[in-house]
Amino acid sequence: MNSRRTNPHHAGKSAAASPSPWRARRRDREVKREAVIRAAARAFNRKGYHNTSLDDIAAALEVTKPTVYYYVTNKEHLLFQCFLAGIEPIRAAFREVKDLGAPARERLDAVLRHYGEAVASEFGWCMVRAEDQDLSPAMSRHIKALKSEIDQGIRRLIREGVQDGSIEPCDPKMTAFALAGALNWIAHWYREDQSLTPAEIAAAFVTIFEGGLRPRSASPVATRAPLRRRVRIAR
Amino acid sequence: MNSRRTNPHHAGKSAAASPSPWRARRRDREVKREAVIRAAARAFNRKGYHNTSLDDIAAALEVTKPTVYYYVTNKEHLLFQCFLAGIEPIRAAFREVKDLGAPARERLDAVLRHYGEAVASEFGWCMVRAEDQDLSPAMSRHIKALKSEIDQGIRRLIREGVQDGSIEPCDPKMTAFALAGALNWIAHWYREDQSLTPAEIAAAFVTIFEGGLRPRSASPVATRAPLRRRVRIAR
DNA sequence: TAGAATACCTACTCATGAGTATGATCGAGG
DNA sequence: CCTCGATCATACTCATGAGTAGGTATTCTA
Repeated sequence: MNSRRTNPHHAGKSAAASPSPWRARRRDREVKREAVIRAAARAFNRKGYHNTSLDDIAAALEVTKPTVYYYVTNKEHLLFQCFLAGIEPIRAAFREVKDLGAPARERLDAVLRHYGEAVASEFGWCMVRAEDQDLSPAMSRHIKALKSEIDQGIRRLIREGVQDGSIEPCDPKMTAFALAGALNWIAHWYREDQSLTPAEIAAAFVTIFEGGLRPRSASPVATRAPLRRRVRIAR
Repeated sequence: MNSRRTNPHHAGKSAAASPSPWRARRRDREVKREAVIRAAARAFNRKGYHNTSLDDIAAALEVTKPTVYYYVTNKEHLLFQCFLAGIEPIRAAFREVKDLGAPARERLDAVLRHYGEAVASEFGWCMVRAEDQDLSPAMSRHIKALKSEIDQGIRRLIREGVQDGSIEPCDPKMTAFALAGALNWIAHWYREDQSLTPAEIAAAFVTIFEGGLRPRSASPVATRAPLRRRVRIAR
């Protein structure tokens, strides 16, 4: 409708330089592609991967199945794209925190906060549950590698924190598993219980991780420990 | 072959008193039934619910599919039985701890330890992952109720602990989610990483929950807060 | 306006897997 | 021996869902 006819007449016949309408097309296509992925994420989130057919996803977009296949190669790739969309913010959090100078515990807290928000996000379920079993070996390896990268990042921050004294000495592997597990599990209940925002949840969890269950000595009332001699040795 | 013919001639014709061979049969049947459930749990654990066919389970038992159906009504019930087998030890833990007199934190620790071991058990995966989405509404409600019972039990122990001073004041709901989430997640990685026994894992987790990440005041070096010290060397 | 992409649909194929109808086998009891 | 019930197998049905073949409308280019 608009005056797009006035484009350069022979803007480059070779495939190399694409004329501007093509750009627009491409953008459109990319927008739609993302819409497909988001619709898939929502459906997977609600009904699970195996209980979601591509017909379902197509119906949610008010198109038909072949149209969906026009934008993605197959169901597995769809899940993979959702996974990537979910995990990317976490990777970004690590980059953001990398050269921040703060004690490792504070950097870890920041990462965990982003982690929690990512898990509570639209793609959280897909990220957390994209699993070995449902995927082809190649894709499974790929996903495992990305997950492992996150895991190793957390462990490293824990180790650094123990070294710089900002984190209580502990087993980095088990601690990383505990933290990630608690956060991952958000994906399971957040659908049904949205009484808090993702940011609030993440903040609450970090507070819990930091303080632990045993009362801090700062608390006056609680110090009156129940018989048991206080476990001063902690270390 | 053996002299069983000498049984009481007319040991009771009425349906009420069943003759002894029947008892034996029944026991056999129950044993086999449990074998089916265990085989299913193992298969679900390895390949996931949806990627496991009843033919697979039958093959693992070296029988055929109709034989499996002879012992269980359908796939969904099979998952449900696995779920029950997984969750029962946790319910038992609550009962065991109920009238124990100890401070709530210690009772909570005991429950969490059993919880962790249950999740790392043969049926852990089924218990943790038996979900809404894969099940009929009726069964979904049933499972949700049982899960909720556990959740409420944990919250109650937390509340009691906050009251009796054995637990740092906190939001019971979020804290329960964090604890249960961390433990539930064990089911996801324990298959691949069995470097520790379930008991060791549970113990490690409880230690982490108790202490928290922030160093305890007992530790002398750490009390000094965010003076960023040796962070620089990280690389 | 021809021609060529682009974007989308109708109508299939085909494999898989849950669940079943029916019959064979085998041990126990009469 | 003969029957009866318990146990298990062969050989199906049937629904679902992933993925495709081939066609149509629409839009841009020349």
